[in-house]
Amino acid sequence: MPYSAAHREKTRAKIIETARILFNKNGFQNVTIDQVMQEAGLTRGGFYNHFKSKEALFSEAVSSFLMGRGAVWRKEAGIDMSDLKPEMAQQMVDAYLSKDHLGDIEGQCPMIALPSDVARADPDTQASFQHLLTAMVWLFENALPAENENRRHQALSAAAMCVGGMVLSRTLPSAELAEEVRSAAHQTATELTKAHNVSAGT
Amino acid sequence: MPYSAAHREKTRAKIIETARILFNKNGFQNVTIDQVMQEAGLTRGGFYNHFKSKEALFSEAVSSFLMGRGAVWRKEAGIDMSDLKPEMAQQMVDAYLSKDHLGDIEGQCPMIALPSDVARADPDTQASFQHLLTAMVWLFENALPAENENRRHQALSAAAMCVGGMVLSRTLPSAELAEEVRSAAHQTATELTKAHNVSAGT
DNA sequence: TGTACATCAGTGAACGCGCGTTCACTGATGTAC
DNA sequence: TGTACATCAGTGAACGCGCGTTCACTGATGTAC
Repeated sequence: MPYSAAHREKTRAKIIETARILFNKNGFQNVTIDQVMQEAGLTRGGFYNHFKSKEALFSEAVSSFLMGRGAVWRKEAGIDMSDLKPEMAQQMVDAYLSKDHLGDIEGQCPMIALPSDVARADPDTQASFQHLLTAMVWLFENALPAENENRRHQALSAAAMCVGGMVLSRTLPSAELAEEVRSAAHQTATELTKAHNVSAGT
Repeated sequence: MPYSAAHREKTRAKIIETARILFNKNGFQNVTIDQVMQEAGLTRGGFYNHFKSKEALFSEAVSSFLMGRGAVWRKEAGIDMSDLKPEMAQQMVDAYLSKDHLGDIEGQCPMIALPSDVARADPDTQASFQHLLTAMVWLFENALPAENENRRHQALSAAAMCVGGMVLSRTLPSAELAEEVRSAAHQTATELTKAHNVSAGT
């Protein structure tokens, strides 16, 4: 056995992380395999030792966010999915709809950076995207008291508000308007994470 | 003067409308000029008689929505921007977050179909995108009574909810989850268009 | 009214480049002895 | 402990295709006379 078993895995992970950042910055089509491999310190040809195709890499890159960069991000925000507390919903809203997150192109959630790319990607990639949303909704839902019979509605709406606010904010050329949208979305998302929210009533 | 003055303009409009539909379906990069021209009943070479570049066409296509397909769409929804009435906010929410709109890939609002494409496009295209949002926010804002001091916040949030709900719904592979998101976003957006909304309070 | 002409929208072949993918080869490394 | 070997991660040249853009040409049409 040449090369340690870990070596292959490490290289693979390095390629995925490099790709994730590049895709986030430039989108699926504007990133070349050459570019990814070069930035990962490798050469073009080796790519197919690790991945079936560029699409497969994209899928891995989107998928890697949840337990990779996203985990770091959650930790910084004080969120621990395995020890959920009610206040973590607010922490998520604060972090997700923050200026920092908006400006952090490289570390941004793929739901913000790549929605139309994923909408046209293969089912694997879309499944990864869905996992991201599911995790977010799960957090919002379970941070609310079980007695709140609207909690799923609130959770789904809060997630839509987080993503919608950020997608718009990121695309608007006017910094003022972008900030207005972000701030309004933040405020409304905050209300939606509160235990007894009047506006979400059936 | 060969050809009537109107002829040139008609051809140009035909190219833009064909392009708008194709971009909506496949995204900026997955549409070729060949494809657009062919579908418009013309040949490749003529394209540059009408547009400077593919990017310029994209900008025109996004820009055309507001007064083109979008106007038809508003009319169908009973919305008249030049004779705004309070109930039109609800009509907008109903139409925008409808199943019909979700399934209408060709006629869909570009804010839903092309957000990441526009985020990486040139300033002209982004300005067109911003006009779409501005118009939507304007409608929500002015449909609310002037005394409501939170009306701009509500309007911005309603717009973010409309776009966020639809972007997510369109990308999720699970039809059930997509429907849950759409329905929750619809409900919350509805609340946000009401005259006295508690949850949007400062 | 009819005809020659000038204009320019439209044609289609060609260019040039970039990129995803393939492939024969190399050489670093762990293992057997 | 040292050395020959087998493996396979990594290399880099080449392939083939597609697409944005250019360009010399064509021919339909409105106008002048």
